[in-house]
Amino acid sequence: MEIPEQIQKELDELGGFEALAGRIPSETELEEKSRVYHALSDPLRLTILYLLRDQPLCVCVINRFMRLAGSKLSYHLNILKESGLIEGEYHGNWIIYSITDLGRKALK
Amino acid sequence: MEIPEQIQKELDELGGFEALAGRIPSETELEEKSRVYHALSDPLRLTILYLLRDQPLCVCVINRFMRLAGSKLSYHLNILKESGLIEGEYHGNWIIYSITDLGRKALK
DNA sequence: AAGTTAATTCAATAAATTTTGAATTGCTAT
DNA sequence: ATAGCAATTCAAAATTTATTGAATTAACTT
Repeated sequence: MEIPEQIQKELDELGGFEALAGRIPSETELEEKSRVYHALSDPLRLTILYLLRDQPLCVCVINRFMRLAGSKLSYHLNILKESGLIEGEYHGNWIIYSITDLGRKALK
Repeated sequence: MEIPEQIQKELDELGGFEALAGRIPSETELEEKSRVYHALSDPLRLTILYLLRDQPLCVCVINRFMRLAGSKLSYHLNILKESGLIEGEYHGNWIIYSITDLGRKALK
């Protein structure tokens, strides 16, 4: 015997082994999804996301809360930005970060 | 000047800096969340999750699809299991893995 | 209890991510 | 154009995560 009987049966009912492939997203989609999940996979980054949930904040306020080395905070902000969960833009001397729709959705 | 005016104003309207803390989940919650997100942050692991979405499968069928070194597949199965996204149990000679409610929710 | 198949565990190595501190960039004001 | 503050970038070091192949465990069969 090679595959448990029950499993083989269920597999057949759903179109057999070949049909399995059709239900898996493309390599590109999987990579994009995992990039977003990776961005969410760190307590510091989740904290930043929660901080931004109710209002945009400058890096200075974020860090008054987080108390990290500036370069460290930048590193994590960049990962969140690259994955599309937040966005930031200069206003005068400061960069103001806001959560995106994708970011908000992730916190639901 | 220390904080941009507009940011300070919005912050005050929402209860000031102190109130920010109250909106952040506890350290424990953040760690648990990031553990789940970490489990989801890899294309191989996402593939496994999608494979299990419609029916439980033995490791042998999963790997007929994935074609990985057995130890490598086990490693990733274990991460999914530890984070509560899948569960597995022996049936005869085989271990049958199924997606959990949490896992299913993650694929929505 | 010895043999067989399925799958996991382990220890070593390889690869990717994170942290750190110094140097730099972007913007404003003098 | 220079000075000053906010924030980022960079390269090196530290840490974590993933891969590999060999050894082991678990369950079944004879």
